[in-house]
Amino acid sequence: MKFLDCWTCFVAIIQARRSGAPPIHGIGRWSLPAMAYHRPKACKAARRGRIRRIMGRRPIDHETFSPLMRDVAKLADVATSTVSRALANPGRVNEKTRCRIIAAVEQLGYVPNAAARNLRVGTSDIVMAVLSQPAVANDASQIIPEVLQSVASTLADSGFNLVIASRGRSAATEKHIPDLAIGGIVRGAIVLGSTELPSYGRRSLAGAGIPIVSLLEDRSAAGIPSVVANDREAMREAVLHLIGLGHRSFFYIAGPAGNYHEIERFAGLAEAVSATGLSDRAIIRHEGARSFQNGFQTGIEAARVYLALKRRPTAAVSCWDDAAIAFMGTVRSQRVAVPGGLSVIGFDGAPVGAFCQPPLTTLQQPTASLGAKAAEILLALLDRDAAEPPVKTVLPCRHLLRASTAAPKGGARKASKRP
Amino acid sequence: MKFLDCWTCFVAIIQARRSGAPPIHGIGRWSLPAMAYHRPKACKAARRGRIRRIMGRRPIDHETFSPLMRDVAKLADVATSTVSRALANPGRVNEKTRCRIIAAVEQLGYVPNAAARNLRVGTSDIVMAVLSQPAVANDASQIIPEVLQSVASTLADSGFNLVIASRGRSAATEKHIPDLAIGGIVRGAIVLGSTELPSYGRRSLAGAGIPIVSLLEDRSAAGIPSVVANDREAMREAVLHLIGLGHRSFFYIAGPAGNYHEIERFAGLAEAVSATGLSDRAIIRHEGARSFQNGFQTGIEAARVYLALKRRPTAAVSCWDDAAIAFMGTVRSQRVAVPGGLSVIGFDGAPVGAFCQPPLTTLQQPTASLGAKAAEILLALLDRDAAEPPVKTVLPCRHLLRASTAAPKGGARKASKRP
DNA sequence: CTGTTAGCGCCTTCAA
DNA sequence: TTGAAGGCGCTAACAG
Repeated sequence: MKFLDCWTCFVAIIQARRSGAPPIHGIGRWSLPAMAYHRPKACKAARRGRIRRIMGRRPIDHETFSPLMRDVAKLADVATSTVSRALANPGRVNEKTRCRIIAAVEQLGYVPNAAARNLRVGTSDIVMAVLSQPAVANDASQIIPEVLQSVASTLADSGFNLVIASRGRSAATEKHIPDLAIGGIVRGAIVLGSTELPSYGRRSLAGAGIPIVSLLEDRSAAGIPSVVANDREAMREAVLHLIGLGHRSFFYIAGPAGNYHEIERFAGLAEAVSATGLSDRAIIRHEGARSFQNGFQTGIEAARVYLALKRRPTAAVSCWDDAAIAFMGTVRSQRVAVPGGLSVIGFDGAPVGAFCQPPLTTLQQPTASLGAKAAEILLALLDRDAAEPPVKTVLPCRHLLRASTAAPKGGARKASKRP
Repeated sequence: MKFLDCWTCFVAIIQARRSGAPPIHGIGRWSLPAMAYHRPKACKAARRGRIRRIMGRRPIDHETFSPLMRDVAKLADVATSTVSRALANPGRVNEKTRCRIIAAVEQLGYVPNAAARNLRVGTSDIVMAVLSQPAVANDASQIIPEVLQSVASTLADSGFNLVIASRGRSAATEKHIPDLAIGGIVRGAIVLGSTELPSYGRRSLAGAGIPIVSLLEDRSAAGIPSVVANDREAMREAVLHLIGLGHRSFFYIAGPAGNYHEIERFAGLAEAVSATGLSDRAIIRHEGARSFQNGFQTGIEAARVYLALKRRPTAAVSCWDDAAIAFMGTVRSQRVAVPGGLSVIGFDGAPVGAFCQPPLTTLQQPTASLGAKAAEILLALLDRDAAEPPVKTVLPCRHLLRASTAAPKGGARKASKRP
């Protein structure tokens, strides 16, 4: 018999009551392992005479019926509090009792009701990831999903779950985010990429009193622990390498104005240029990107601008790979030799870069470690026993030196060679 | 004054008690809008003499202190149930009362405690997305993040949240997934891509009694509503188009063996070939991919195999874009003209395809609609009033006809031209 | 239309 | 070491 219909349940409940068994908890006459008794909820409803209601409900499916802690307690012949203890602090329960309880848990397939637990202890084990507007697809585009994946895995290993809060199309969605935090659903938050912290009216994420970690963007100045890649240093080193090869003029394809990565990466370029004693005018800046998405479009436009230049720089530095790839493709189709006439370098480490013609030199973001580190820091913030985590963690990008960069044809002027 | 320290609170609590105010709820003498009373939790603790405990706790921060429904009720001078009703069924409350309540809610910045609500009503508004092993990065690689994004947005518009359950590295993570479902945390699940439904011991996702929607893979045979792209038809049409151009032999770059998309897409190719009366031998199948990840590697290997063929097919059909791109790049570097000597077609619609040399003809998956549709169906399943959703929803891919396909140079034999 | 009341399932304190 | 009891914040049935 797979289903116990509700009428059977009700009859049994009534019988149990007539025979003087305690009416609410533990009907007492039922075979517990068969889960052949209804929940007290229904008992009570029945007692109140709302019989039709119960009968009208779906029959109880043995497959999906989930036992309660008191079922376990009854089967193991202990009190619920003992079961609770056995599961939470196994050390404080008699070994033999504990074994009985564990056996009962296994037999019934008991899983604690998380909602009740959350209510009781006042916290949850859910962590929120806040993504910026066109979310997964925007911002540092390719890498967001990988980072997210890494965050989710790390959290899962510690028993936490990750909910994705995309910043919404509508104000309602926007309101959602602080509400999640304030409503006690969420225990901590990881904010990805360049967004203002969500707020709605007088509720704000920052004011929700939950730990926040910033990922990919440095918010350590605001006191928010941040995990970032070393965008600036990586770019500086890469450009210094180009300068070492003999390049003296640069075409920079800028990302969306005001974006954190754009600012940092350009700063890296500028620092390298000025550190070598070159004038600012060694850099020609191409603006126009509105987002990191559609980088290919930006790359094509940049190529058009580049091709129209009277004195073309010998190196193109792109804020992100997509633009670099499209740029490179376009200028090559106009008979610009890469890397002979023009070196190109991107940023992000998109896998496709290795399969361009020529393979694209780029700076690979440490996606997995970024995500894992941010998750670890959040976990540390949630664990009151853990040490205070660092307010700023910088992880290095990897310089993937490929065939799109070389010494300029015109002649590598003598310059201190850099490794 | 920004902080109210706990001592102040405690004193006030005691005073309130001495003056005969009800000791538990609603201290009564406090200025509510100032939130200058502690929660009953603390009152009780104080009453029980655990004074030191309270004092030892963090002071109450006005910024993060969240008021309860009874605070709102008190401020609006109604009962909590009325507040509850006003927020849930506004129609069943007097207009004037409702306004007072709303005002109080605004004034206090009240946000309902979701954990308590979940416990009480027995459900939550969280939906789970189950991803296959290397999750976001694997499977139909590029498109998973976009699909997920679309799912999340659609759910958010209906007030649902999305938690990401990556299938774990460890058994513990695996166990996690059914537990989430059974533990009442999750109200429904969307399973993405090709995975077995998670299970652990006698707990399984399928047996958790929550609605499940399958996305990207057709599980309608198992009674699970599925949302899929028309992989097979799209591929068939595309190949028929190639045949219409005059191609008679095909090199197929297969995806991971046994994968749903691989099977469907190859079937589409085979159907088109046999429908035109060509022999099976018109297809040369290149196997070897272990996952969709590292498609570039697969493409390169496939190219090597292709180049070694004595009689080279005039068209290459790839199961996914990455492999097609790497394949095309490699054969071109060996002086194979594309599309002159060889037409290449991919699958997925990766944006980078438009910027290859030559731009790659491909079949674009309707990522946004796939995600949105799956979310809608899940929402319908969760809404008992909604109509039974279709068990299988097929969304069409878009044929992006670009420069990598053309009539074979050898001569387009007469064939019924297809549009 | 509104107030009273009784739990949702679990954890935790207190007493035995 | 164990059991009994009470309440976390909210909702919904029921009675005015």
